[in-house]
Amino acid sequence: MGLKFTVVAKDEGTRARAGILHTPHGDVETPVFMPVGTAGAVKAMTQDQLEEVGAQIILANTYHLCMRPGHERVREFGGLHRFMSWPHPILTDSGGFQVMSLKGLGKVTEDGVWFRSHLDGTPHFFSPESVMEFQLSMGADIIMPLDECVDYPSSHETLKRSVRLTGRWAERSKKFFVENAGKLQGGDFAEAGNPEIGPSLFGIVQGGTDESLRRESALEIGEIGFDGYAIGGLSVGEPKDELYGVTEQVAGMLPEGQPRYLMGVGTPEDLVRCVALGIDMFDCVMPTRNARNGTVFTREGKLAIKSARYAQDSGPLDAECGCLVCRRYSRAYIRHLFAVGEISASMLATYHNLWFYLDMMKRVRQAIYFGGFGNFLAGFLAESGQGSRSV
RNA sequence: GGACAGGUGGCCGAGCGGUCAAUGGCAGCAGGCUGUAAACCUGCCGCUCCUUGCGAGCUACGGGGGUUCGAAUCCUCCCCUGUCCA
Repeated sequence: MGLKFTVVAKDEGTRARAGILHTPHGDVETPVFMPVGTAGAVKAMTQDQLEEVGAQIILANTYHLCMRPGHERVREFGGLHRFMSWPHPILTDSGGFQVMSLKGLGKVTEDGVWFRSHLDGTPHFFSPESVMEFQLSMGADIIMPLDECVDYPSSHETLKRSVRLTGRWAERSKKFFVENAGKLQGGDFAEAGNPEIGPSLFGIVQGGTDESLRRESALEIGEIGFDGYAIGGLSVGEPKDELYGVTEQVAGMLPEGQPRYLMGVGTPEDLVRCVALGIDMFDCVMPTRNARNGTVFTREGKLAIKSARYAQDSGPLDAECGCLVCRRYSRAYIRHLFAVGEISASMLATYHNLWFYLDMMKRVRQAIYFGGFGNFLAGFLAESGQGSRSV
């Protein structure tokens, strides 16, 4: 298996740690936030801009890439990195989240998931094995097994069934990966930065907010053995204390020496709090989607930039932000761009939000390196007004 | 000067006797977005009041007058706009 993970610093007062994730396409400093580029594109951003804002690794999605342009085409092109001209690490998600988000179009069976394409209605079958093959052939650095992500709230029976199914699928995924990774490997690994490292496979813990099912899932997934461990099925509508509680519980059960990935989370506050619980990796559509919808993140909380109260505001989105958008453009102008429907509104807001997230994670890492994470956490929560105040 | 067609809430535009404070769309305002079917979605959008309710009152479908139990809707005169003919 691929990936190596080196823990380089641990916080004394919390479970936070800083480390380095060694992947074929380079090293990633953790804790890390991974911008979401579902269809092989972080919406409203160019790859140059992703590098500018400090993205180390991005996420893409198996289901969406299989719909368009198709994993075969990506493979023929030389892999996803070459296709999208992104030479840095890529993690691909399996499509497990689409089991939930596209549930009206999907049908889960023991063998896998049938999806009717959300684009043209054609049926597509995803099995644990085929999902491994698709991700390997596209040349992703970190791949995820097919899992079943369920809604909140779900009944105990539903959760139990999804945990057990996800466990059986994890077993199949691991087996297939071990037996076939070498021969199915696509992409441009030969010319990647760390050619000696192969792709890696993470396991996904499910179980909703049920403590006993989470324990069962964590034990089972850990027993199978993966390069890293993800906590799935959270931030699907559960209360915050459940999010933090489950994260704390599961993170505490996962191996110390391997990366922990909290899937789909979250707000700036969620990230900082969950770093304190021992999480190393995050992804979330929030900074990019909210940006396009007119919400920007600042050190003082969320800001609805479309609001009339910024029509004459000559200040930057965030007074303390060093990003190019904040150095050049006013709130009034960006609000105007939203008002007139300019595409640059989405671009500038996305650039700022990703900068904000990635800069925050950089400061988190610094704090862990230099022993000030406890203070950072306290200061962050005080400053952000629990992360939800509007300014 | 004549013949048609029209004048509806900030704008466009339905309605053509009661269930109309009046469908839609746009603009405006507010809110929501957590492994992206999302540059999306939801709510509000005449005025006032309150026990915030399929609430009450007021004002409103160019203007005046009329028919009718009841008119944005029918009649009549006037004003205005567009197209065509002189």
